[in-house]
Amino acid sequence: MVRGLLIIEFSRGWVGVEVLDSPFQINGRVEHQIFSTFTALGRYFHVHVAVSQRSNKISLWNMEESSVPSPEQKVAASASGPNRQCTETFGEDDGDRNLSGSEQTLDPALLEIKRKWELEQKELKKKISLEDDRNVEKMLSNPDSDTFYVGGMDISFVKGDDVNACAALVVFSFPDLEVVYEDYQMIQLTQPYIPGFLAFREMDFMIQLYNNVKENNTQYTPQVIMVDGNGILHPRGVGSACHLGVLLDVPCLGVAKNLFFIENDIDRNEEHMEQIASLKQSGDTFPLVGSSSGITYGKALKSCEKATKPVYVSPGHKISIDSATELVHRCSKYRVPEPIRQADLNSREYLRVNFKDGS
DNA sequence: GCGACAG
DNA sequence: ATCTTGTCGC
Repeated sequence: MVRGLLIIEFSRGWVGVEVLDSPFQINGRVEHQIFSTFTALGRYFHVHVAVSQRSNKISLWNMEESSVPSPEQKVAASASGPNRQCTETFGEDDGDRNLSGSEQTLDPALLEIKRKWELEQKELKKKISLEDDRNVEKMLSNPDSDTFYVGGMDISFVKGDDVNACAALVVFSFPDLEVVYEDYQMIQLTQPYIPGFLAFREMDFMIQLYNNVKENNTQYTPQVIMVDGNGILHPRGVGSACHLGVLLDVPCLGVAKNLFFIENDIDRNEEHMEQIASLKQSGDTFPLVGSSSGITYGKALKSCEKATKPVYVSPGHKISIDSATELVHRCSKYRVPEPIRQADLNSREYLRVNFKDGS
């Protein structure tokens, strides 16, 4: 029997609840499901929480007030109510619960890093080329006289673990779209995620993945790489696809599943929503033009018939906006183009199978 | 000042 | 980025 302490925040402070559990299965993993009732502020509350063994966290699935002091322990009692997904550490009291609500105080050391990184990006920007590499021209124009290779990269994370992750490279032949090469590496992250500086967190590992193919399976070295994120669609015009492209001197493009806001320039405003609504069929696009700068950053693309939300394509290096968009479209069986989609799915599976709280 | 902010 | 379940529709 496991006991734990559930901390629920009320406007007036914190309330602790002692809970008992019962094991159950989710996706093959043993988890714990907990029902409990407690009183606070003179009222009764029923809570339904889950415990993840791997991350050692509990998450609140559902909580409702009741006039009855005894809970009804129905399985799957959490339908579609306002599921507050707050999580807290489960188990021994480690003393330091950093629960201060808004502790996003700007760290001066962080500001220093940002300044340094901005300078690096400024230098990198000078080297970006938005013209098609010869191989890009060939692969998009040649019917199927030759086989080319497109690589997709992605990194998957372990929930509740800010260090361990899995970096993936999956290479597809083009235009027939068959997997010809894949590589998954457990990695340890050292840098934080800061919007606008994603490359500094992930790029070293992607460079390593590229070097691996090039050295060990040269024949499958991709002529173009697709990155999960943005190319020039970025506040300083230097998204992670630009970093990778310039550092490797290889054609690179970014595919983002969400629009990256650029202050006073790119916004998810009403006009944008109308433009999305105007995308009719697979292959339809509209340009992403900065409202104040006039810069064309890339294109929003309806990548397949079923996709309701577009994908945001922008060149990183050695490829034009139009070619990047066409290539993404021709690689899309679903909303996310196959190279990135496979890298995403497979790296997640890799973590699930090979990573058990260590090793 | 606050909120918004690729992965 | 990460977690879950249920439901709808082709």
